Amino acid sequence: MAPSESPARPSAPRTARARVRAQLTAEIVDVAREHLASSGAAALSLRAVARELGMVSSAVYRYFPSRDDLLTTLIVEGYDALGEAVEKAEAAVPREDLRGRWDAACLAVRAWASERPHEWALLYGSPVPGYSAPQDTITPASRFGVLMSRILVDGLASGAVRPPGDGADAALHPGLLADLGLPEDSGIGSRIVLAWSGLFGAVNFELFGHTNNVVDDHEAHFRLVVDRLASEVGLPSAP
Amino acid sequence: MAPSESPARPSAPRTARARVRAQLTAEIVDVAREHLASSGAAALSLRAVARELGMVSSAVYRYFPSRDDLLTTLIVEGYDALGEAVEKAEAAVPREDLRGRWDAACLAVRAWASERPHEWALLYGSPVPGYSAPQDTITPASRFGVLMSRILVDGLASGAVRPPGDGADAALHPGLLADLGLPEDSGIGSRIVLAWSGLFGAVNFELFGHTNNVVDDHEAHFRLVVDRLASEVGLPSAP
DNA sequence: TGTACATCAGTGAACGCGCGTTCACTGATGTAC
DNA sequence: TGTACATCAGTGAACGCGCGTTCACTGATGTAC
Repeated sequence: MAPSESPARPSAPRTARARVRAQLTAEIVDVAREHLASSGAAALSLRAVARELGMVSSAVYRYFPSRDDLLTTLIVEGYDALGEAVEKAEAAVPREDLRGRWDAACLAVRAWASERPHEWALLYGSPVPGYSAPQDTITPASRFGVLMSRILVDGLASGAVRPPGDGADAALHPGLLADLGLPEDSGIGSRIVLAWSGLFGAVNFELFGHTNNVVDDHEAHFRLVVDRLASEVGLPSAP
Repeated sequence: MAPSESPARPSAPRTARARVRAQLTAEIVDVAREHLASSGAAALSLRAVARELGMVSSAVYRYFPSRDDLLTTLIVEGYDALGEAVEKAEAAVPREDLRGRWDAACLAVRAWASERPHEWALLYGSPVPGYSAPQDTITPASRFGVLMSRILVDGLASGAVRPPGDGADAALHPGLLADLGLPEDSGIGSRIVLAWSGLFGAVNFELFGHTNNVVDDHEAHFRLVVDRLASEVGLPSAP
């Protein structure tokens, strides 16, 4: 996240200069996010951001070595913001209400995306041309999958969820199940990935307009998707 | 599809000039598609296309009134090419093998997308900024959904498929079920939409890299997705 | 506590680029009589 | 069949735009002794 090669930034900057720097860095990111929200990633320009902040375009290079670094920061912060919104919504539901936790998480995804369609598109739309995601984005990007897994780990522990028991998990990345605390080769890992892509696919379709003239009540339809995906991973289906 | 406001183009152009015009129009689209394939939609430039064809940039305006019109043509032809590939694959399976038809159609989607990731991204990735899809794209875009529906209409007719029987279809666009030949309020329409967005979401996730470090054997995982979605719409699940 | 030096933020000009689109024009092709 | 006129394709120059990035420089802030 830190743009320059300066040593790991201390949480509370000591000098006045460092404080100003941290704040201005944040301001640049904020303005960039606003531009992103109104015009999309392809149109995001360092010069426009600088202009809005009343500084000359070259000054931004004191904070971000290139446009791509600024984009990376936006992506990382985007994943984190989405993850946080979802985790917060899920945390508000009693632990034993697995299906409630699932619903809360899924609905939070859609709500977050609807409020910031361009930011969502930056994360889950077409890859930005010429830009390749660095390592920094991996962990924040996985927060949703991790959360889904936690719900199911709880369900398996309490016996509320029974794993499918086929060998479908063989297609998954080795080590993934262990990292998530899921049983090996139970088939549940694949179901989670399926639910993840299915859920995000439904959000994509709605946001990008593919369900125009197909779905009228988007929220009701999304609730059905959430219900069907819940049943797919072994959570109780609630009509 | 016809770029200019000329009267509905006859299938076989009469004059030499008209023949040359039709061919050059097609060449422009072909080159544009190649550029799209290598650099993505945002980087598609009229000037670059003209350069490659050895003509001056302004000459392209004899064929397409603007860059957006060229994009529209690419989108429409993209939907049509995808639809055709899928329909062809599905048509090769005996009519009574519903699950085989389903699999063929789904796998054809993934195959088509893998071969032309940028073209896929143009259709199903982030909307192109500043571009809004005109009416012309609606029909070609719906070909896949129509095909899915036909399989299920056949299944319902033969009794091989039993509709879910809940009221989920109330969320759909009025008239849609009738257009597709599906029964009203049986819940099957919603399942088809769900399967459609779920399938395309899975392709998106794979192509856009979200399943890196998550899925290793992408084809096997995709087959699972196809199987689970089949079962969701009431087709037999085949391990 | 005061001075000398090093670090850093921001400036302003410039480089070099490519883009979409318009316009007046030339020369070739097609059409009507 | 031949001529007169209209249509059309392609040219070349131009308009006006914005972009990312580099660089030498000034002046302010921080640091070491």
